[in-house]
Amino acid sequence: MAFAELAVNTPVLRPGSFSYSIPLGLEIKPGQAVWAPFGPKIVQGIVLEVSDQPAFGQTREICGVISDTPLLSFHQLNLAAWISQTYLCSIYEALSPMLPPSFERRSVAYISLEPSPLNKSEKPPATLSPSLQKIFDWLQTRDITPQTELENIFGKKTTQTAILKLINQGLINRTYQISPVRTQTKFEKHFGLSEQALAFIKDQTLPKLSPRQTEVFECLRENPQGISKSRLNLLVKNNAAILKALEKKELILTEEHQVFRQPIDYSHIETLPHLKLSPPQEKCLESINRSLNTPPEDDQNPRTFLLHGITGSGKTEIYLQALAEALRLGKKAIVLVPEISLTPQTIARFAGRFPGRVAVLHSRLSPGEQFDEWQRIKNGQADIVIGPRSALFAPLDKPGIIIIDEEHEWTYKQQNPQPRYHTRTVALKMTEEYGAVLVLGSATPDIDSYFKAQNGLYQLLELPERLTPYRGASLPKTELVDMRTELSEGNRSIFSRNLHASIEKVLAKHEQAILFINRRGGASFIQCRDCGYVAMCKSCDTPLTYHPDQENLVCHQCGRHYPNPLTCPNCKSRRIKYLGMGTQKLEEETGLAFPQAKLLRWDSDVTKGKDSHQQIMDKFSRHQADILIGTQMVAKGLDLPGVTLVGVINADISLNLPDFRAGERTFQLLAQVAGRAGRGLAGGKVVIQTYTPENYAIQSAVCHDYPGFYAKEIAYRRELNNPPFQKLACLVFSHLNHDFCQQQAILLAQTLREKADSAGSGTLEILGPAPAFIQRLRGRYRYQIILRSPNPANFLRDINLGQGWSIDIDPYGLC
DNA sequence: AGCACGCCGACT
DNA sequence: GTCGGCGTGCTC
Repeated sequence: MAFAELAVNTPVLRPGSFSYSIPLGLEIKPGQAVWAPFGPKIVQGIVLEVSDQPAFGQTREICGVISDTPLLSFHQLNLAAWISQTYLCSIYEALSPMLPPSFERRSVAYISLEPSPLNKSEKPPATLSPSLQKIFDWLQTRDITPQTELENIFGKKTTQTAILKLINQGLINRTYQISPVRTQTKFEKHFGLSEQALAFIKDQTLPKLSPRQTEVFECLRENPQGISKSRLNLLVKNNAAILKALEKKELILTEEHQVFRQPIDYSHIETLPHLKLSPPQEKCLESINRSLNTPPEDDQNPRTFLLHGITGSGKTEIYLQALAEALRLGKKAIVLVPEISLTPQTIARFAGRFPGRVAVLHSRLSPGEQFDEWQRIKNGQADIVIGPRSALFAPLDKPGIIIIDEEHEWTYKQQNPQPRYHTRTVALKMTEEYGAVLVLGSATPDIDSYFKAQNGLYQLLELPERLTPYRGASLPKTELVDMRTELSEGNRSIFSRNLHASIEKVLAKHEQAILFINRRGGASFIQCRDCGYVAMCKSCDTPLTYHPDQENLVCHQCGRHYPNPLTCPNCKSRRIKYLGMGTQKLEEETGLAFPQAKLLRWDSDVTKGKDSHQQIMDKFSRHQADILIGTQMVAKGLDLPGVTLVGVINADISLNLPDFRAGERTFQLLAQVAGRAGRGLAGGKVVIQTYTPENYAIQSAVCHDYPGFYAKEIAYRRELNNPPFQKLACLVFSHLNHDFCQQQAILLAQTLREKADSAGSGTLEILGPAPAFIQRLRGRYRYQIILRSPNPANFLRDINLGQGWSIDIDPYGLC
């Protein structure tokens, strides 16, 4: 008898696996996906291990296989175990990003009437309460109903209790069905000549064909390996009847061939040779290539590189040539970019250098494209995978090089759901495991990365110069405006006199400007002038943001919409004031101040579509607008030579957040924004408006001084025991009841402190409990406890947190 | 996620 | 006394 340890797709609060017996005659290998019974349902499971001894006494049998061959390699299973240990999540959660797109299928509950007539006569409906009767009556009009449909009609809670009662009374049945397959392999008809036809040709005994039949026949003859239906349609229109006739004469063979839905459209992509490297680029590439050519066990140097080069210094070309070297050595590669830069442009640059060898994986592709790209990678048909953080888990067989572009970007840290991993951390683990090379590139490296480079854990590669395709372009001049002075000198506008004049100048010269603000929407909150009422989200206790284009109020935490009140709901006053500033409000104000300018707004509200980023960029680079107004998005990786002015409306917004990385974030943001200007002929200028011009992050950003910023920041981190000197873990408890929530947090903090004392964990700090930064979300109150120690995960690993707790190891941003 | 079980306060 | 709501623990 054989047994299998499974990771099952169910939200279990347990890191371990579940034991099942393998039915006779079924061959099961680690990494394979199977169906397994779990409680009343059937769930998906991944085989972790096969043995002849179960780890648990009473095993149930595996129902059957989902895939005949393993979906995950031995390495991937190991990596998943490591992720589960490091980030304290279940094994299934840890391996879920490695599974093929559209893999997940769940047991869905269906309700049907109990068929036995006995029950109907024995149980008079009169004994049912009115709400039960209502649901029971409704069910009698139907054969079988999905439970979710009932929940939608009668409400979730009501339905669930009613169903339970009706089942207990034997009036209804609940059965589970597995949701249907969402994406399948796509096939297309493929035509070729039959053996008989070939014989006829050889013997010259071809039967007489009509002119159109001859046309099709000749097409097939010219394509000895056959021709797909879609291609034949292009060559011969309306060919259905002709094909049928030829088929009847047994002259053609029809086969079903798999076609891969391809997101990269090579017809528009130019194949390009390598560019000539500058001497500093050459030096960087040499270092990387040296590691690629050295077996890991012989390599004396760290195999992780931090490529520190300012915007426009040619990092991408180094990536491309390092990739070429890796491919030459027969290695495979993963290239990770922030979601925002996954534009067709970026992909074309990689695909154009390595035609046919690149696969893309990201969520904006259709499910079919994602599915096929994953299969192509798994089949070994692609050597380079490019995508956002999740592409790290593409089914490549042992990548030899992993490149993380803009490595400081916060999108590399997964927030929700589990696994809450950091791409850099997992990539580092992978490259160690595979003996691969890791390249981290950034103009403003993460403090942690630079710290490691300074301490010799990474090789630091510097690209000090900006490559300037346009003569005379250099780093832009940056001017700081103290908004306190503006106010005291009577300027109450959102534009300082400097910024106002600069915009006028740009418009007069028909150049372009970008205005940057850190918040989308209109007013950041609306307040009644008479009673001070502020409109809040009912389930998040967060001020609502006014969106003028939809004429309503939106909660930026849960997305809920509210009507825009004309009178104060509290005191009925009509004096409602819109305060604060977002992208939409800025757009409005800019329109008023510069009525002659054409404006374009770029934030997540206008970029829902597949290519919307690209469309906005195209529009702006064709100079169909003079001023681009946006959030972070405008700061990231665009080449816009027409831009000669960048204005930062309020640099302080990100600075004043209660997060130890606020300074780092502000510096990165300002440095990136500043990098946008002056990429073209006319040089450029950046105007930063702030109420705290003396702040070190703002000062360093103005001087384009990364080392200066790093020195200050690392000193603060050391002083306050923050990462990279210690590691953090954030525990959040959320609950509908505020007092209960607080109590639980206090309770756990106590338990943790006791455990820390008894274990003698001298360097472990337990901070809190305190209300989380997001105090209330979707109706649930939230309290947090922060742990700070060299390795908080080790301390937390064997503590059983109850349900309602979530763990974030190495959190980024506010929880 | 479901489901059972046990505890508590609110009713007939 | 019983019912319903809610918290907790279990599912191989």
